[in-house]
Amino acid sequence: MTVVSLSSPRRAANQRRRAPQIIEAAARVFAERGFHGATTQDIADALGIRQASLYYYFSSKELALELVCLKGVEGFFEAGKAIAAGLGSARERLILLINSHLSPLIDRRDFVKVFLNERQHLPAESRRRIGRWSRGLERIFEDVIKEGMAKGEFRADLDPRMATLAILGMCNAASSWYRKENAPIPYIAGEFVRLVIDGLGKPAAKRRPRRR
Amino acid sequence: MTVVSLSSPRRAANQRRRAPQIIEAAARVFAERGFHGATTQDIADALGIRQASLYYYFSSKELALELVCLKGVEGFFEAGKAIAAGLGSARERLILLINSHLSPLIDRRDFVKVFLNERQHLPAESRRRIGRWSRGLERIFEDVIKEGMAKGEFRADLDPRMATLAILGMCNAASSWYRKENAPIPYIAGEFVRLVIDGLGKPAAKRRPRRR
DNA sequence: GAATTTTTCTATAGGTCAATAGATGGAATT
DNA sequence: AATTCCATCTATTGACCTATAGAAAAATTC
Repeated sequence: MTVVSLSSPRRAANQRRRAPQIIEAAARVFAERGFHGATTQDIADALGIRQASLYYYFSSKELALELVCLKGVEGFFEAGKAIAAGLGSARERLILLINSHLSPLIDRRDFVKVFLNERQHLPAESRRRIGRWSRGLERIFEDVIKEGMAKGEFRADLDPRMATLAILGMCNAASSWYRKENAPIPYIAGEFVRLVIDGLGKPAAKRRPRRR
Repeated sequence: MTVVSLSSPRRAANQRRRAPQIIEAAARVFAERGFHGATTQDIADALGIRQASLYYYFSSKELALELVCLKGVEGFFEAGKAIAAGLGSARERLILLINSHLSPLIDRRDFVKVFLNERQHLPAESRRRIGRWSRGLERIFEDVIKEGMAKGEFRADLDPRMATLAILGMCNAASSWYRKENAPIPYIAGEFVRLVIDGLGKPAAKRRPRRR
């Protein structure tokens, strides 16, 4: 009775094998020209297939955007939540958060870029859904900063909201210049961390020894 | 011979009186929907005139974008150059630069936003021209930071390029959230300055008295 | 108030693009 | 070998959008 009866046992598993490639091409094209500036023809050209053939993989251009955006955020939020809830001082967790926030640029630059720049063009419902993830991520950063302030690790006279927006703005901007500059992500993350924690200015008292 | 002969002395000065309004409407619409996502009909609707009437003010949608972008950068570069060449320590000038970079958001938010997000869609020539201005501005920040490092005002172990990109990313991102958050620009600038100069972390030695 | 100039309008041409329908060829399955 | 399934193709529709042409209206000047 509990037998589900797979009507065709040796079936499926083959369906839409190229789907990941198709979405990656869409990501590349959307990243380069923007959602509305890109045509489905552009995506097809990038793949060497006909425009109409794309519709075997997605039912609308907007859905393609949604799939790209999803790959652009997926992981971000989960990873952030794990770090925020994990061990370590607020300072240590903030460092991990910044690293984790930048690392998807290594292998998913186009997806991240599209998520950041084009999500506003998603249809209302998916935009709201994805917006919730974004706000969740802001929240994670903000809570860690607040905790650091409460525990005396960070200065107490900060506006944690402004600090959050500053840090995220800084990190997110990297998606647009990471290609041109040739600095590896871990290096960028390291510089950002030092800037965020210690700032540009020399400490008033004697210079502390620097790591590395 | 040198008489230019103004054929109609009491002439001109009336032409295209509404041009600034038209461009402002374009800025608003481009900021909201993006260049390719916006139609000339949208702009006309925002003004309460007919779509074709816009072409009395600009000869193509792309030219409208260029006019908006120009208003988005104009002043930025000049003001930055004056500050960089002016008096004061590197630290003081960096503070002025950050303030000056954020202040256009007060009365030209849409123009700045369009410049930042849509300039990629300008036709090749004007894109290059405007790109030169952008790079000039990066240069100004970078030079002040380098000077501060050389003079011992800033830490010497910074990567000035990374610091520049971090600061500009942080400031530019404000154009996208300034509307939602309700913090006044001078307040935002103040918070950013403290973060950039001193960082989040408490100084290792005893706490210095904070301004304000 | 007639003439001229400026601004806006109607109408439409011409192009581009997303999306659908149905055919075709090849691979896997029986 | 026949059948079923997967992927891509050709052809086309219908909507939308920029830009032009020329008429009408409103404002300004003489």
